[in-house]
Amino acid sequence: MISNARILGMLAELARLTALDEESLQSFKVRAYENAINGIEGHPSDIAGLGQAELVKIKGVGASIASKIREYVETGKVTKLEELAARYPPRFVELLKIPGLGPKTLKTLRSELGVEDLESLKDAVERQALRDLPGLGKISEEKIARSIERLGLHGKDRRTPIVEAMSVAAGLARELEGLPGVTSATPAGSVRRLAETIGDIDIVVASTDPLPVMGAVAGHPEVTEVIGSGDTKTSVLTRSGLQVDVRVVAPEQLGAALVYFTGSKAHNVALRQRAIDQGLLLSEYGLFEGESVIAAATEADIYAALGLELIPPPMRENSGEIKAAAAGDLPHLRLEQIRGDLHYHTDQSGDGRSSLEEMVEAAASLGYEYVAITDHGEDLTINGSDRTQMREHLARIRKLQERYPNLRLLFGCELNIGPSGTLDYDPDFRLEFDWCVASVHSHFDLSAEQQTTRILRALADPAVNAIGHLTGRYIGRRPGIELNLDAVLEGLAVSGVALEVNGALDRLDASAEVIRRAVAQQVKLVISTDSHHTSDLRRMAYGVANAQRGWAGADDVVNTLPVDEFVAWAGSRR
DNA sequence: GCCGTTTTCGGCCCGACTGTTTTCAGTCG
Repeated sequence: MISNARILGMLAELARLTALDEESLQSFKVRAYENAINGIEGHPSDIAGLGQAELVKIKGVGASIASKIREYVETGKVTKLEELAARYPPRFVELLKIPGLGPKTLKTLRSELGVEDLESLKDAVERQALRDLPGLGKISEEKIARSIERLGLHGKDRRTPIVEAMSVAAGLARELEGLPGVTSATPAGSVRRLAETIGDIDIVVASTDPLPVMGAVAGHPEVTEVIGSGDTKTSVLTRSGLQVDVRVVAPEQLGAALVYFTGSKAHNVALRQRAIDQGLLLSEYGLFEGESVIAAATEADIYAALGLELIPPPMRENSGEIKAAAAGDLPHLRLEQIRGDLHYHTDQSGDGRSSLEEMVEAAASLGYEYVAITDHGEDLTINGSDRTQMREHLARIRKLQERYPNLRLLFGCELNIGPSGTLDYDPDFRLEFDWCVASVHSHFDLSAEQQTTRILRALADPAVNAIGHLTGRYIGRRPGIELNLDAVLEGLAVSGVALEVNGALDRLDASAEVIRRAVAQQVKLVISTDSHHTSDLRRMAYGVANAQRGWAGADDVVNTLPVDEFVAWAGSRR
């Protein structure tokens, strides 16, 4: 069976080559392919098995694209794509990735200078042949030379894991907020949507005085190059190679600017189309009817004026959220609804860095009703605790409980799932815990079949309440384990074991895509921080955002339950 | 190439910045 990912790859290639052929990245045909990609990405199951009639029901897929998909599934290739590929070989196409080079310029370079690949482009640049072409000049030539030098062929698709981008974005936003005239500075774009990887950082600044902001950004010590700087917008490259775009808007237009710069692009296009359908115009400056402003100050105003509920940023991917918001069918989940943290280490674990007392105090200060203290079990020999140590740990927890009448302390454990699905301790000892999360920490390279069996065996144990960080991935560093996801979700749904939404930004595991499928199959979720230090507790906001991104509502999330209901649920399998 | 509580044909989001020009094309988001 051909995966959706491969079909999406085929369509993306078709879009790229068509853009070259039509000399425009936004020709109608190119956008049609992109719309089809968007529609298929939102499709919950494999589409290789669908016939022509079913395919055209997918939003953005018409007769022509549907038959290309059928051709691809049946023969492994697409005639139209083969024809285009013959005219635009991969070594030529990849030049599109160089910043500053678009389809028009590339076509000119090819016809006028015989540029066919990176080699011949470098050669032409060295000969200073670009500066004499129509529409180009010395400056353009030098810019292209710098782009090649600095980023080579990875310029436009260079992606940064969100954990890195988030800290840069939040840090810079804080600094800009301190400038005179600035009322707010907010990271927008894919950082705000909590995408797993980030192309560049967008920061929206509300200020009555743009100039000092432009100056502060261009002159920032972390900045190595100013890509562009105008009256209200400055783009720079940081030392770590991240591109940062800062845009200043008037405070009364902040809502419109946030909508626009948060995106996604596909969401914006759909939103603007909705505005047009209502006889309005939406831009980053506001929602207008003719000359008059209908809404601009807050995002809620804009969405309301378009007849929509406020859509949380993580859901803004044009995957059905506008339709749901219009019908009042959006799932609702807010950080304030979370009543407890259920994956949570102290220095009882070898890798924990805060004491039991510090961790419990931190949870209490957040107003939680319950926490599960889940230090590692004995199978993780370096980080874990044996039976005796765990019983002593329990005694300390019960003692500490006396000081916290309004915070229920659950004696928990993060069990290690061995390569064949075995767990720490013995069945009776495991049942002494109030709460167990079971997770994979090693043997990441077994087959999908072995991994699936492993997880299914673990979740069959009556002590297990949740499966922690399902795939074990670290975004951008380590891929997750291979799984038969349908089988695992089925196992979770049947057993009543919850799927953890891990709020650690370098994990975001389960992924939003997995969460959305889990929600559709009525799998219960727990949102947890996997904290190893008191400062990690704030990750709950990321966990909630990722759950939103996976269309989870409060009803799907077990740790929105009041303490008594939660404890009853946790004990129900034992 | 797709789509339709204005349309089965005629539309398809909107604007900043740059470098090239002297009113605009290309790129990018």
